[in-house]
Amino acid sequence: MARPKTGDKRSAILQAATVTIASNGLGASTASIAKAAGVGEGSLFRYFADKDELLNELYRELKNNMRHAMTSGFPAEAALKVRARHIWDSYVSWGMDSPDKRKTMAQLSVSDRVLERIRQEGQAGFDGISATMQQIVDRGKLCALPPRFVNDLLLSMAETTMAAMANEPRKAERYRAAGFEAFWSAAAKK
Amino acid sequence: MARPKTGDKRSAILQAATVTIASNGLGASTASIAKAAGVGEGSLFRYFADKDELLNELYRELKNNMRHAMTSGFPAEAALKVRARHIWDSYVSWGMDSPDKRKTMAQLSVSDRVLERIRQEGQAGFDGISATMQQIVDRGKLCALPPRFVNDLLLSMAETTMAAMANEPRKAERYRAAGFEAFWSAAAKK
Amino acid sequence: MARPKTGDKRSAILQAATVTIASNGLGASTASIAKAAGVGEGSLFRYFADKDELLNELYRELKNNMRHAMTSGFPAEAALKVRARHIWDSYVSWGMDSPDKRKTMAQLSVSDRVLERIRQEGQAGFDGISATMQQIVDRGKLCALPPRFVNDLLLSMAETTMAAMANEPRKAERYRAAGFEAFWSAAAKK
Amino acid sequence: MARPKTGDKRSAILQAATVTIASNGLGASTASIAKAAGVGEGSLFRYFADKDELLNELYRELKNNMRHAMTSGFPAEAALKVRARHIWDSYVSWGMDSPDKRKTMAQLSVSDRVLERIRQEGQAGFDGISATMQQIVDRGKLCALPPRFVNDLLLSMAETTMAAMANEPRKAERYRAAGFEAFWSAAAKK
DNA sequence: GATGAATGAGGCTTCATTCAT
DNA sequence: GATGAATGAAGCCTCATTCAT
Repeated sequence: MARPKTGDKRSAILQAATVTIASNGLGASTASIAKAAGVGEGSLFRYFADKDELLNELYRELKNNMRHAMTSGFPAEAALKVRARHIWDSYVSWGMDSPDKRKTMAQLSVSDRVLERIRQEGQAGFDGISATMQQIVDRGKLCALPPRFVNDLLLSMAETTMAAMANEPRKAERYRAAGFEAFWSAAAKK
Repeated sequence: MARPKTGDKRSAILQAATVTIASNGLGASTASIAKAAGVGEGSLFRYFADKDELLNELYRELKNNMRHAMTSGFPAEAALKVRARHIWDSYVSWGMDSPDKRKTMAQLSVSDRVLERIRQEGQAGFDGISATMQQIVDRGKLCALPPRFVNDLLLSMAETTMAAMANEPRKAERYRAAGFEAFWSAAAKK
Repeated sequence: MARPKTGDKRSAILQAATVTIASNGLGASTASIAKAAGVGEGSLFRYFADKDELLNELYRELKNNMRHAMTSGFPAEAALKVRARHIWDSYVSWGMDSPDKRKTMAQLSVSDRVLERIRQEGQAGFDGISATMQQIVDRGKLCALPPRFVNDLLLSMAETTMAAMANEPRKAERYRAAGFEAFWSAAAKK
Repeated sequence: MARPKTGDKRSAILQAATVTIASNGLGASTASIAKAAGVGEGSLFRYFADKDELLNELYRELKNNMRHAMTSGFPAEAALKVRARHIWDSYVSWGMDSPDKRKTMAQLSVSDRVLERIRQEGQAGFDGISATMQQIVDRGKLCALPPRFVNDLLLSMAETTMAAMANEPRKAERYRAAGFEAFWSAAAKK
């Protein structure tokens, strides 16, 4: 029996990629990622066929991670605004707790090296959240529009909020609350 | 592209860079940009010391271009919401009329190759707009926060709106209007 | 390919190497050969110290195989031309029956990774055949030259003949016969 | 005006490739070829898009070179055997005068990296020679077969002859003559 | 001033080989 | 003994930048 492929190494590479890409962009070299992971240059390619596959898997990983952060503890039975606030808070917390993940995710979201197929798979599993979004839309001002739009609006407003939070950490909580209220005003029924 | 008149080479390079980067990302080679500009590979470096300078100048150029689009015809005396709507509309129009500029701007905005100094210079000159933003803040729900935050909120909401417009061109105008109302609800006094 | 019985691994590797090299050239990776043999990547190196040794052993194996095909049933007592024809036919049959062996042999014959020592060992054991060659030389037009030359002439003429046969299968037998007559005319007494 | 692309450099690369491939096979690295040519690694790719293109151009070059050697001074009006002998001699001389060209040509002829299209282009321009081959076929023993076959036969017999000449330089001329007689006996009318 | 030929550093990827299991 | 995970050297190729013309 050969040495088993340690799941650790795969994770180490993905984590190293997150950090390295966060600070150097998608142009970060595979060599630098491997080095950051404490792994030989060639080893990276045992786990990922090529750089594009690494990028796609990283997207999937981060999306999963984000989904977990947002889904766990979701108060499915609570009032609409409470649920919305949970979505907002859990997303912002995820982003602020791991700025590298957030930055890297931002780059991947914009890159055309992430396949459409992977993107769509990434949408799955946000069930409670999607349902909530749908309700916000249905009962809100934007009822004529696809929930996707509201969802994206939330993400981009949260992004802006996080940037402000990162910039002025002392006012972080104020931004977080204000950002949510802005979103809620934008989307919910008058 | 034909060989541009001598004095226009700089402009030709910037324009070619806009197009080329829009479709190939910031990794677009200087050679490909020069070629698209109808200019020799080496000539590019007579106008820009290196690629980073080109990128920074391009940022400045696009920001100027955007400023011009948003500033000209600005109804400085109109009611607040009218002015806000003008800001929104002119920004969205700028982005939808020249998708290459918008895409390239998006890449530059996120890249750390654009110096902070240049970014800040780019803020200048949006006078009427800044004043309007200030008023929106002062008179609105977000009065405790810096106008910069509201400004960024507008930009990111408009960005999301433009993405939706580009995705479903038939509903474009509906998105544009809905996006603005969302922003206005988010920022203005109840 | 299923996992071969333990004792057969060596053979499985050699056979897999024949097939793989025939279609991918000597650059075929050891990993691909191992895989084709249904054997672990590392196992290959338990049977062959390194790739060069594999190549040399493969040369030896194919040469042995070819010798067997040409030697068995050799009509040692028949007339000279009959024996010559048997040499020709058995060589051509060997090559046409197993194109992979022929192609791989062609690559190995030309490669400098096969040691001169191995090449020479490969000559041995063609006893009846060598004797026949000697007679062709002695009694023929080329009597002043070493039998090795005539032997090589036969091989290369047969090679050319096989290429033509492979190219136009319908005329295969015509080529086979014509090729031999050409050789016989070239080498035998007027 | 930029520095003109010196035809010399292209030639230097092709020549270096000839030498390097002759001794290291088609696996010779582009770096080693560039170095042998006294040229930067990257420069090679200004003259040839990739290694395959280099190989194809090299094939063309060598074929042209060979054609020139065989065509110039061709005694178009002479007797058939005289013309055949000229073909034989000029081909053998070409091969013996430049063993590197011969070895490299041999590798290229066998490689599937040389495109069929290039191969066919290479056939062109051997007019006097093709005509002569046709006559040898028409008037000879192999009249039922395509001239291509006789042509290939000549080449392979000459190849074998050259190998012998190279092996025993002192008997070189004897081999050259004997080889031709063998060919003539094989192909011409009794 | 304009050009594009020249280049080496660096990027991605493959591969023969080693060795822990 | 068998395996395949691990690896770094080496291969092909790209590219920003320099500089001869």
